[in-house]
Amino acid sequence: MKQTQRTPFVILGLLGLRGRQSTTGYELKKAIDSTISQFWSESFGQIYPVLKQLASAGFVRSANAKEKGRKQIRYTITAKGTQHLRHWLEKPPGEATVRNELILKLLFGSMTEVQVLIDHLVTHRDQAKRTLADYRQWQEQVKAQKTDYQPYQMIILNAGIAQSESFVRWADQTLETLGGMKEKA
Amino acid sequence: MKQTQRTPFVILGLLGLRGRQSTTGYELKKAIDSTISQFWSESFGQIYPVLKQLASAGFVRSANAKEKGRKQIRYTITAKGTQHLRHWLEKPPGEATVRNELILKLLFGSMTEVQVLIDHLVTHRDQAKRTLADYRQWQEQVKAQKTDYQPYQMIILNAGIAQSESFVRWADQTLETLGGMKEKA
DNA sequence: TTTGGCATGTAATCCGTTACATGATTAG
DNA sequence: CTAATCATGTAACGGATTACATGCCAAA
Repeated sequence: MKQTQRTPFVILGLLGLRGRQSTTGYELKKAIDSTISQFWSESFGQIYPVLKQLASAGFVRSANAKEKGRKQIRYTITAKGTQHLRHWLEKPPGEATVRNELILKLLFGSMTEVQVLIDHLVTHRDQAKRTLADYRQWQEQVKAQKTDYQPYQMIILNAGIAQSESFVRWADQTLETLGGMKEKA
Repeated sequence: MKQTQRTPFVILGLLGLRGRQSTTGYELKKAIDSTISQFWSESFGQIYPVLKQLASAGFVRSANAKEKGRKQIRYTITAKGTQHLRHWLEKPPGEATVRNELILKLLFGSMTEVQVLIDHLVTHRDQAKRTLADYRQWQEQVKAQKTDYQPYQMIILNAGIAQSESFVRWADQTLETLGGMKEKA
């Protein structure tokens, strides 16, 4: 059996969290990029067609709206869609798949100059620091909020923070090691 | 511009580390699965065709061999291949892409039972503990080893360990939270 | 006025897995 | 004898990104 498509469930899940509040494809993309980009990503080329599929399958309901002439299609999840989502949530999640170029380039580090590796690492460490700061700020906001999904938002926020922190720590330590190696050479 | 294919570089990199020592496609797959599975993965359906491409492009040299009748094709990297690899290593690595189903299911946790989430989490935490143990064992071996790529192997080992550790810690903490939520419900 | 954000969409192409096929060797 | 491991390979399919196209609105 082929691996079941996961994009529909990301969309259903996000719409589920929104409840009756309708959402556009554009907003879904923004939500994914700004909240779970560290763990998932989707492109427009994926979102819009899947949204149509979900609508024709009866998992979501679409409504044409417009905000000051700007046309938009707003979606809400249906009862059928909620059922579909719930069933998926119960299935054991597969192992995460990762594609980390930075790690590859470090592993092959003996075949380039140390300074090159340092540059790569610094860029990624600084990026991680920035997202970490964003997460912490966001965490303060979520703490105050009272919804049924608040605890789960905190859980994934904690995951993002823990991962970023451990990455930054490892990067700093590795930069020291690389600095030492540059001197000796 | 389309995203440049990365599989060729993973292969060139691994062959580069091996130096003059030739390697089979099967061995490459094993190496990826056992050492960097946390950060990268490749399938046979990707490896074998790419190996042929690399050979016809002159980046690797192939030699038919046989180990006690068992036929095999052993590859080594060429000078041209090393150049090609070096050029790639210097280019800034893109952001890592991740697909983590577990995180998704936790984020949508308010739409299923808490016990379901606990089961998912326990499975993944236990898996992480096992890989962590493997890493630590492997680390002891690498520490003793003396090659030019040893420091880089240590670096990615440290990355793997740091990430696994932080995941396990977060998972344990999250399991406590979920346990508390189950009681209240 | 031009940049950037909002908003939707499609076509091409590639990346990658899965499933299948084949066969030898070795350990239990 | 049989299951597991070594070993290579292809076809089909689906997952996903990229590039492109279009157009409105608001702010600088």
